[in-house]
Amino acid sequence: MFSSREKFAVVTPPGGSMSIRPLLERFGLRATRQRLGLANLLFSKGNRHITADALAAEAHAARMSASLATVYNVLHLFAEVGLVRSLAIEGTKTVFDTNTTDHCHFFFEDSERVSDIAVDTRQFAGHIEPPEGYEIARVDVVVRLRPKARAAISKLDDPT
Amino acid sequence: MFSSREKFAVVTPPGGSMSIRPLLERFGLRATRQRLGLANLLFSKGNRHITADALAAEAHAARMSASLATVYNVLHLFAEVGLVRSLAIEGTKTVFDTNTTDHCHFFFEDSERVSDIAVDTRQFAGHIEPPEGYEIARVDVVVRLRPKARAAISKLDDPT
DNA sequence: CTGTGTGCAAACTCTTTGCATAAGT
DNA sequence: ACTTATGCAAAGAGTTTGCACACAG
Repeated sequence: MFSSREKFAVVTPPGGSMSIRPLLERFGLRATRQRLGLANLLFSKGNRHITADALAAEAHAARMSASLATVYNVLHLFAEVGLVRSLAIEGTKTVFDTNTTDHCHFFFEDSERVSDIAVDTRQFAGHIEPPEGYEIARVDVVVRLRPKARAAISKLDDPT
Repeated sequence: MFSSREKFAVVTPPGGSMSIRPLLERFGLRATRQRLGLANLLFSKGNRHITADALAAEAHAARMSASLATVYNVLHLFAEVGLVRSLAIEGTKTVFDTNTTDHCHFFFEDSERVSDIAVDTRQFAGHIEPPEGYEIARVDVVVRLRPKARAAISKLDDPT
């Protein structure tokens, strides 16, 4: 399931699709079946933006046993140690992002999908001074997209 | 309840604490007691960032009858017509912002409070090209703030 | 009057929790 | 073995919905 092209032999958490097991161990996490499986789903397809229930569904489809509670558990754990990042984009569901670097997001209002933008958010942070006693933990930038004039959309332009 | 000086033909949505009734009517909304009361709470204290239940609590404290369902109803209605704007900042509760212009937000991670930043988000949007077929509906920028590392806090030592 | 808004409580969705069982080192 | 994770189902939080009554125009 994972290729072994380690072009970035870095300390970079995900992104590179190295073997999952040592990754977990390096983050001080026990390599359980569920964690390995979920981490594999999360990190072997490039950057992903996924909700807990979608990941649970994927796991189930791949015949992994991982209850929804465990999926939440694992995602929060991963978020805590810095393997993923949780986004609060649209009220209800929490989206987990496997890209933990500072970056912006597109949010497609029609499909409710999320995708990365290759722009470092720190270039924005530079313009802003935090109030006294505080420092900037991070900057979340969400560019919300609407379909352009819905006059002539006859072709499928489905951005995944 | 309050004077009916409808001489102010304002185009400015909120901000000033003008008479509320004509404002509602200009947005095509019936001026019911609850809407007037809630609009008054929302718009007569400058820009606000408030959740539905907090607004319901305020209304209750002010002895207005407005059930939680109605508060949600009214807030969504206001959001639809552009009187307020809903923010998805921290997963759970939806925050409604009376400032409908493009602007950024500070989010204080310790107190979970939200405040405006006087920086136009369009200066960010300019850097970004929307994908084909889409246009930028708006840009949400949230600068998350952490209390600065206590370098010289004498007594309180927080065991990590 | 007539139609729209409101209040109540129940339903719904997403997420968290407690505890017995299973799995990892 | 000893500790930590997992699964299940029930609880919890926030929001929504449906219907009878009340109010605005």
